[in-house]
Amino acid sequence: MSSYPAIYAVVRRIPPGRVATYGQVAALAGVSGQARLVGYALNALADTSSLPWHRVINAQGRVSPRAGEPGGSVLQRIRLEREGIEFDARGRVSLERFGWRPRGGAGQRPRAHGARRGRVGGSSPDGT
DNA sequence: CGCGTGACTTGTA
DNA sequence: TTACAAGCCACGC
Repeated sequence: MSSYPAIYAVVRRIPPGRVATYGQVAALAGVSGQARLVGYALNALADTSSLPWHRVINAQGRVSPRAGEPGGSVLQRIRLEREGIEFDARGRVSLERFGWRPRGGAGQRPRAHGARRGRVGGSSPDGT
């Protein structure tokens, strides 16, 4: 059973000009704590998909080097820049400004399928 | 069903 | 700031 569909759904919800972290997507997809699964899903998705996978970056605000596709991170950065996202001199994105802040309300899916240690960290400084 | 791997995360050095 | 270690869980063999 693959949680990919849920992940794809979340990624698809990421609005343009915004980026979400693997952990965030994982949480929204209902697999909180398994950021790896997100990357795994995206990898399985391949670049042929129409999903904005390029809007998914790691918690450090950096573009993770993909597996099997050297240079892919560069393509991702280019796509993000095209979306209007600015990169830092070190090639990092300011999650504080471009980080996607989903509006709880309706579209959210707090499906805690286990709720491991609540070490969320607190990366949701609403600012829109 | 067991083992290894992985587009990750967080804490510590 | 970078580097290393431990943890979590699904997928492929």
